[in-house]
Amino acid sequence: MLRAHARDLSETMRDADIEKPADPRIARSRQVILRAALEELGEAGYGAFTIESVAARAGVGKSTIYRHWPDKLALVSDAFKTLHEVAAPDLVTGSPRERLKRILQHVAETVVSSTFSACIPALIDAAERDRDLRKFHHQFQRQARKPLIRLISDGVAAGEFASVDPELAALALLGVIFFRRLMTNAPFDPRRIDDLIDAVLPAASRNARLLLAARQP
Amino acid sequence: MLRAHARDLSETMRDADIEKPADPRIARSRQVILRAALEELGEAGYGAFTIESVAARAGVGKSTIYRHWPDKLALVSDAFKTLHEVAAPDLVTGSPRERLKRILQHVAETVVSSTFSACIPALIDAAERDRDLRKFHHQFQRQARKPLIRLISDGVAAGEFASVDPELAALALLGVIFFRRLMTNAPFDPRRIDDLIDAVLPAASRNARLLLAARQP
DNA sequence: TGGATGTGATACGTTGACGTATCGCTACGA
DNA sequence: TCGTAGCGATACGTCAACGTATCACATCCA
Repeated sequence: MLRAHARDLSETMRDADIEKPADPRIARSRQVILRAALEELGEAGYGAFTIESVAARAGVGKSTIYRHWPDKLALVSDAFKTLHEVAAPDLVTGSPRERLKRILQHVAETVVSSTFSACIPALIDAAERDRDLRKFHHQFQRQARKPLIRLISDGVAAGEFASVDPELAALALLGVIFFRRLMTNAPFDPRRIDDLIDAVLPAASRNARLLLAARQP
Repeated sequence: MLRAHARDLSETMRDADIEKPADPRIARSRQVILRAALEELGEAGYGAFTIESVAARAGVGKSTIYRHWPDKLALVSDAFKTLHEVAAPDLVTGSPRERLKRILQHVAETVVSSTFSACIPALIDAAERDRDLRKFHHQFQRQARKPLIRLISDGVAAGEFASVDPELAALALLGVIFFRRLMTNAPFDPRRIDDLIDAVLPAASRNARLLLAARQP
């Protein structure tokens, strides 16, 4: 028998430590269903999402889905959570500017393709309708912005960027990428990240260069 | 009898010039239905939008809606179109910076409240699913950005803003406002427009001031 | 190998929304 | 004032998806 539904956290907690070696069929089902669910969310959106389409796409009986999730919302919720398990780029090596470029390039590339991109509108819509999903969405976004804000702070402190409000700058950088994806017919080209950084975070050295130039008669 | 459905443009074209004085009940019905439709789109979203809810909210018979629009999509489409008929702020008086501030403040205020704001997620979602709506959405966004881009160009040419790609700057300014609305739990505060402009479009005079300061020994 | 258990298929009752049709009622304007 | 035409209410058939139940079969692991 199955242990419990994904949402019954409090019930599963108690025997979580008694880790029985689980039937591999369970993990396999969950994985293939979650994957199909994300693809459906990307194509159909949150509103038109149906359990039956997911079952068909996953090549799985409808009953199997209901065995693992109590209802539609639980599945959608879980699917969005797995969506966010993405690999982060290297944030240690190089100057703040180099690290910033790497992180933004990663974001831009994620947004031009992949399941993630297709799900953005669905996630926004879902967050607007369901209280829990909204909380999760905003919370996650907040966490995702943190390293970026930190990076900008470091860059400003190190004198590499002109002085700005790091949070505002982070919003502007991400805003451009997402705004283009959602409001225009062409997403932001990852190869133009340098231009983006230059526009929003002009190098402090630019002023320095001007100062220098001004000293020459 | 009603002339024709909203979508049958080609059919209505021919007798459009024979302008009969229309029954005022028609205009009244259309108006109250479109208004209710927008409210529904804001609350329920594109996916969960139903004709019956609109009828109930508008205090109108379901049949009346079908008398004016052939189906759901036509109504949604028309509703989004009326959504965009908003008053533009004064774009003539004052310096580029002042005009820019006025336009962005208008955008930010529109986004913090009003039916428009509630419909953004629905519109994004709808644009993702329906080809015609997507075309309309992108086309409209493009038009809406034009005056902003023009304004920035003028400001740069006049030496009021530091040299930037006007299109990129416009994306950054609008991006911040929309990104905050869609990805965080608090929209952008219209009172912080000055900070926003300073961050994305630093005044050329700042460099000028630095240059000036550098000339002093 | 054999019992336990997850699985796919399928059928089922229920609900909610679509879009159509009908029918008196009422507001319009000639 | 009178016929026309839009209006609301309501009932209808259809369909798609929900979530449940059942059952033979396949897979696991003891």
